[in-house]
Parts: sequence; structure tokens; C-alpha cells
Amino acid sequence: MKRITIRDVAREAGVSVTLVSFVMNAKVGEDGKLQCPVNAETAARVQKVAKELGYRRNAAAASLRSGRSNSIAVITTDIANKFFAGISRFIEDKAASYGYTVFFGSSDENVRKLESILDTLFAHNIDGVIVAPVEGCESAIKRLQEARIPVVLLDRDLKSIENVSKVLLDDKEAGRISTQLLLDNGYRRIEMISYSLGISSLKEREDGYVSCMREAGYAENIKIHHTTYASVAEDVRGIIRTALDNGTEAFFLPTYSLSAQVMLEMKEMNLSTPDDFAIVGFDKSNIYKLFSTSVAHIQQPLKELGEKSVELLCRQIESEGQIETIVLKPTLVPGGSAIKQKI
Amino acid sequence: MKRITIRDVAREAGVSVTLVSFVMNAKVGEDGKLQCPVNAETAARVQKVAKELGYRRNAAAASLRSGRSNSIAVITTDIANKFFAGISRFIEDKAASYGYTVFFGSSDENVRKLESILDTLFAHNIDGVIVAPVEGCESAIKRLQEARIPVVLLDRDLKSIENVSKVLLDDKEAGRISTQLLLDNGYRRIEMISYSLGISSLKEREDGYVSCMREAGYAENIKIHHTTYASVAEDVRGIIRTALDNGTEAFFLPTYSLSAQVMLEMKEMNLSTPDDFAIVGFDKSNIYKLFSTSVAHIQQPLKELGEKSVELLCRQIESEGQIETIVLKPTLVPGGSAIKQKI
DNA sequence: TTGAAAGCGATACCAA
DNA sequence: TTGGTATCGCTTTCAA
Repeated sequence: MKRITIRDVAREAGVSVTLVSFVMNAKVGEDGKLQCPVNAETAARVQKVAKELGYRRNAAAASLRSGRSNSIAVITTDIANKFFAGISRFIEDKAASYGYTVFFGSSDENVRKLESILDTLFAHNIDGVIVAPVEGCESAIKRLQEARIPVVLLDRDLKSIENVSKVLLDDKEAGRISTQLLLDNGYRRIEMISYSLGISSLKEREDGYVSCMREAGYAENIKIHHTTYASVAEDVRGIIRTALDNGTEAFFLPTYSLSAQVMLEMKEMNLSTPDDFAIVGFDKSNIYKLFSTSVAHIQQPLKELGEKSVELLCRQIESEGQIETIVLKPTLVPGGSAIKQKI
Repeated sequence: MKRITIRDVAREAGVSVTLVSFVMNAKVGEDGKLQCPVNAETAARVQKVAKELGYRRNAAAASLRSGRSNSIAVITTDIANKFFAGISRFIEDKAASYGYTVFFGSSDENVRKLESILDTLFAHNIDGVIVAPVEGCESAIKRLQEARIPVVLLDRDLKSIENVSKVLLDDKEAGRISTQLLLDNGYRRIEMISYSLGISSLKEREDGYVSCMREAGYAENIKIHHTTYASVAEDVRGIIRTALDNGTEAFFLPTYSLSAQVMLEMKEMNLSTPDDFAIVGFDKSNIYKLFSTSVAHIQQPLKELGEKSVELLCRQIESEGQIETIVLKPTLVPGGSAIKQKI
């Protein structure tokens, strides 16, 4: 079964391959008409023949000739991670609406892996990349830019990179409102557990916490514990034990996994919130509703994050140099875990 | 900045493009040597030059000429869904190890959407497809086969399709052991809530429940409630209310979303497990640990499911007609939600 | 072991 | 509005 080519369609329709190409690439205007320099009747005939013959464009040929591929890449740290999995879906749908197919890749917070994925994608002539940068990936991003591949940074900022669009959460604000909620409810000895990942989003969430504590006059209570993916379970256990002894009253947990880990540990140790600790978690999840006491948490606007990043990328692809940074606001979902303690 | 082509490398290395092509495509044998009909020294020189010049293969050109693309597609119903997001990650990694890049797509349980995704992928010359079939997609799958594109069915079976590899969970067994756990702990009035999706996996889980109940002599207690994604919240509430009145003792919940929904509703209604109902849930999640009482649940071997599907697909791509069906076993994770009721 | 040359199927340029 | 044709970069014969 031979593949139907543009030539077959041209022959059958009695026109040149040029016309067929025009018709097949024409966009439908707002008036419902095809936007291309082809006679409407001819165009209709070509479409009919193409359909009858079961013609499908060969993307490889188109890409070879045009240098574009109608596909974009999304590189997050882990597509199985709650936050990125949620966003990916919105990216996928939005990209499809622009006519782009999406390659997904997971970097595992690892520069080498990120570079190897980019290498593969280079070969595929991708038209643009949405990437959640990892520590130390600046040069990889710069190489993309040198190859004139449009880039959008998602979720994490790289201050040293210019000429990229960015779609970020107002992470500082997230840290602030979480801390403020705790302060408002009478907690003073508020601590934070974070990852030492060297990425802007966590850094900003920490900054938000710190500045809020400072402004409220509790600078001396500021304490940020740092852990890693590998040792989080163990570290969290230790942190909680110490906190019990030290009279810590509350924790701000700036990611889903940290929140889950703390909640698991509290369950294990038979601690309850807000009696033993008040907590504010991060990202949307059923766990916040299902915990013994509902847990207050920050919610990120996944849909906007995903869709905006596609929009900015497409804008760059279509007209080079259209750079923009979008910072979206977090929402604080209240919960029993951060209300005033019974005295 | 012009793109470096195979020609540039050839000129610089003083050899023909043919040789460069050979070298760039050579696989490294077990002995660490390149497996290609090229002098080892020449090959080394070519590799060196290619690296110096920063050569990157143009996948579009290669694909156009060879008809293959070194990329595969994975179409699940929703990449943001816990189960598929988890599996995707394993697929991605395994595919990379075989040298394949992966396109992901979400069908939303919708044949039309699945077909539209396949159309796009057709254009991209994909070498194979891993797909979680949806109700009524048989003809779409058959079209793939006619185009000689290798297919692996994942998670759900289509009895009427021949000549595909399949990677499935032993869903009937999952239904059986869940039900048996409840029976073993003294529950008799066990019911099930399921989706009316017309897919084999749910059907089999239901069959497992039914046959287990029957064999235990409680056929008259068999009851399966069916709901839909759109109305699950509302339906579950109703089902639970009715169950309270009717003296239902336990529920088997064959998906994560059903489990979560039931748990949310129970929390809302201030019901506890196993006192009000015993429950057995599905898929791995923190919610089962964090609920007031830990919840027993079925765990699927995500890693095996993902990796095996890539393996079977690659085997088919490499030697056409190598078909195999793999059925993996579920694991039952016990929990307080299904232990004997205090009397 | 090496090289020359013929396409793969589209797009894009130029001419009509 | 239409058509002819060079060309994108690679793989793949076939011949040397």
C-alpha cells in the first residue's frame, strides 16, 4: 500500500502540486473560507480528492524543506509529578489548538539528562521549547537560543537568561500569604521545610516567608530546614521531633511532596493539626481534604500556567523576539490546619 | 548560523557522505566497537570531526528517506490521571533507552479525539503506538494496522482486535482478591461502584467481584452501581445514603477516582471506615495512608506495565509480527479499612 | 572499505 | 491564480 503523496492528489485533481500544497496548508478564515490564493472551486476539488485518496501530509518532508516541524517540546522535571502532570494536560490541549504536537520529557532535576533530551529534540527540528529549568542549565538554554529556538521558562526563573519568555507563579506572594495566614491566627514560631534545589521558585517562596516574618517582627523565629528528594522521609521525621521539643507552632510547606511527607509523618506519630502543629501545604490534592483536619494550602493556577506558556511560545515562534514575562497569582485555600488554636 | 550537515562533516573529514552516514548510525557492539563496514580509524576521525563541528542529524531528512522516525506515540485517556502519569514516566525512560522519542496524547475517553491525535501522528511517521483503547475505537486501531504501524494495547483489552501485543493487569484477579479480603474479614453485603465506560479493565474487575461473591455463596448480595465522570460526586453521595439505609457493609472501588470520591463523601458525611463501611480502593496514593483509618487498596505494577509495553512495541517494530500478550498481577495492600469490624 | 548518485515528499521561488 | 522545478539532508542502492 503506497503512501499517497501530494503528487497523486495533484494528478487526480488535475492541478499542480503547488496548488495542492497551498490548499492543504490554507487556514480557515473567520468567514469560513480558505485563506489562500486559490480559486474556491479548485480548492474544494483538491480537498475532495485529497480526502477520497486518503492523503496525509508527510511531516518529515515538510519539516525538511521548511525547517519547521509543527511540534514543540515540554521538558519538566518529572511528568509523573502532580504539578507538572496537571499542567501538561493544559499544554497539550492548547498546543493542539495551535496545530502543534507536543514532545514531553523529564529531566529529573538533572542538567545532563536535560541536555540529552534537548539533543534528541534538536534532531527533530522542534519549533520551540517550554522548559522548567534545573540548577545549572543556563548554558543548555543559551545553546537553544543560539540555534534560534524559541524558549519559554515555566515555573522557575533564571535571572541570567535574557530574551526568553517566562510564565511563573508569584512565589514570593505564595510564601507571604501562607505565612500571614499563620500569623493572623496567632502562630508565631513558624518554620519552613524546603528542598535545596537551587531553583528560583523555592527560593522565592522562602523569601516570601522570611520577609513576612521579618515585617511582623518575628525575625528571630525564622527557620528554614533544607532537605533533598533522597532523604526527605528521614529528614522530615527528625525535623518534626526537634520541633516538638522546641515548641515550634507551625510549618509552611512549599511543595506537594513536602506537605504529603509531613502529613504522613504526623499521622505516623499520632500528631494532629493544628493542635500539635499548624500547617500550610502546597498544590491541589485530595490529601488536604482527607486529612483528619482539613489542611490549608496554596493552589497554583495550572490552567493559566499551561495555556499562557503555550501562548507565549507560539507568539515567539510566529514573530521572533516577542518576549513577555507573566507572573500569576497563587490562591490560598483555607483549612482547619491553620485556624486559631484552642487554648 | 548555518546548520551543520552530513556533507560538512564529510568534507572536513575527507570522506564521502556515505561513510559519515554509516558512522553516525552505527551501533556500539558489545565489544565497544562500532558495528559498521568502516575502517576503525576512519570512523574515529569522522566522529571527532562531527563532534567538533557540532553536527546533529536532521531527523526530518532521515525520516523522509527511511520512512522511520525513531519516535513512538503513547495515547492514554488523560496524561494528568494518576495511573497514566505514573506509567508514562516509565515508558518515557524505557523508550529513551531504546533510542525512541515519545509523543504523548490524551484521548479523554473519546474516539474522535483519539482519531484526531492519530491523524496528527500519522503525519509524523511514528514507528509505533502504545494506546489505552477507548470504547468504540476498534476501527481506528485497525486503520493503524493497515498502515502497518505496530500497536500495543495498554491497560485495556479489545477482544476483537488481532495481531496486537497487549500489556494488561489481571483485572479479574484484582476484583477477586479485593472481594475475598472483605469476605475473609466477615463482610457479606459487599457492593461495588464502577464507571459505565465500556472498557475491559473495569468489566473484568466487575467480573472478579461477581464471581468471587458467587463462589462464596453470596450471589444475592451482588450489586454494582454504575456512574460517569460527569456525575460521580452526586451519584456517590446517593449511593452512600442508600447504602446506609440498606445495611450495606462494604464497597469495592475499582479506580483511584472512585476511591477518592467515596472517601471525600464519607469524610463529608462524618462516616468512618470500617465502622460505617469497609472499603477497598485502587491504585497507589497517599490518600490511603492519610485517611482516618488506613485504606486497603489494589496496587498496579506501573513500572512493569510501562516497560513491558515499550519492550513489546520495540520488538514489533524490529521484527514485524512478534505479537505477545502480557498479563501482570495486582498486589493487595492491606489496611484498617477492611479489617474485621469491632462487634 | 569506500564513494557517486538517486531519490524520499513537501515547500518556496520564480515565471506565466 | 496557476504551474515548473530546485532544494532541504539524509539513506540507500550499486559500483568501484
